[in-house]
Amino acid sequence: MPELPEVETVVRGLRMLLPGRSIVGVRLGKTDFIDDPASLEEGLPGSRIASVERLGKFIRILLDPQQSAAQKEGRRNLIVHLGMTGRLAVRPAGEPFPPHTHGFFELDDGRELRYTDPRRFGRIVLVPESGIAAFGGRLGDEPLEISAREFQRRLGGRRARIKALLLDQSVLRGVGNIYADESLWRAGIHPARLAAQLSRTDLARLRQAIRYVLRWAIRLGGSSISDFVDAEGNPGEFQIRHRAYHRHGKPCFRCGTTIRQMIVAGRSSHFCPKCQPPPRGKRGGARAAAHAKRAA
DNA sequence: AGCTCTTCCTGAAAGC
DNA sequence: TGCTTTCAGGAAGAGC
Repeated sequence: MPELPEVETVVRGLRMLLPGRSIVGVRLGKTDFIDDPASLEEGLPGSRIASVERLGKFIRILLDPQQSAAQKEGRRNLIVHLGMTGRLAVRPAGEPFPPHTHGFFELDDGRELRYTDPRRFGRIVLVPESGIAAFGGRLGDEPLEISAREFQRRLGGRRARIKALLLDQSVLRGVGNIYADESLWRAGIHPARLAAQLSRTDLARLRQAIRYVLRWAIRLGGSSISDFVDAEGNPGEFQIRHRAYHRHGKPCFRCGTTIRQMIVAGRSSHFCPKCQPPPRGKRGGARAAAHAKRAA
């Protein structure tokens, strides 16, 4: 599933291909994951792609209005979220396309930007430039840019489980299930621990772990599971570097203990029970401990 | 505030 | 072998 490193990989690819190109036509298949399909089909042709950026897990394609005149709309942003199985690729217009390709954005150089998404958990929205600040405002900080102090402030003291906070896009933008598990493993923190129980050192270590893991994953072109590929169709290589994610039943790279899996924050979570000690009192954690205390 | 459950959707994997 | 069932999972919304 595309998370920050995968989206960054796609964005870097698109950045080589799209800026300067104009959209000359739009064809859509199924549109139930597109906010306003008609406005894409009618409003996009003629606009010129100015830039491609990443906003957390969102891809932001900035469009200059059509030269002609007619509409005096300002700049707009084609915002794409890949969901779980979304893919964006730039291919020659005549080339056969894979099943579940629901968006075709024809370019002025004979190629087209294609959106493919079997499960359609993705999202495509057109946001006017004037609305982009509000859009970004709903997202938390960039994990690669957040300072140690700010990280401490955003997460420290929260009563939620640390895993839930890492996945919360309004806290940090871009971290998903894979990189949450990988970062927690690296930092030696159990996913079910409450953020408020973590020490300053724990949080500092976690921030560093997140930075390390994300940067490494970006360098390797992301993780290819659920067949992720970049803008040119190449798979990433970080999946072979996973230390925790989907490794339940296998030995921990650090201590050899068997990696376990449990549901935390409604998500399947993978961790080493030895390197990442559970919140006080083995299974049950703080909740069971509080329960026992009350009963006693 | 934060947790759990549900919904969306399809293909892969497990079950029989 | 082949059909049926279950499940995963990002995000949002409901209900507790």
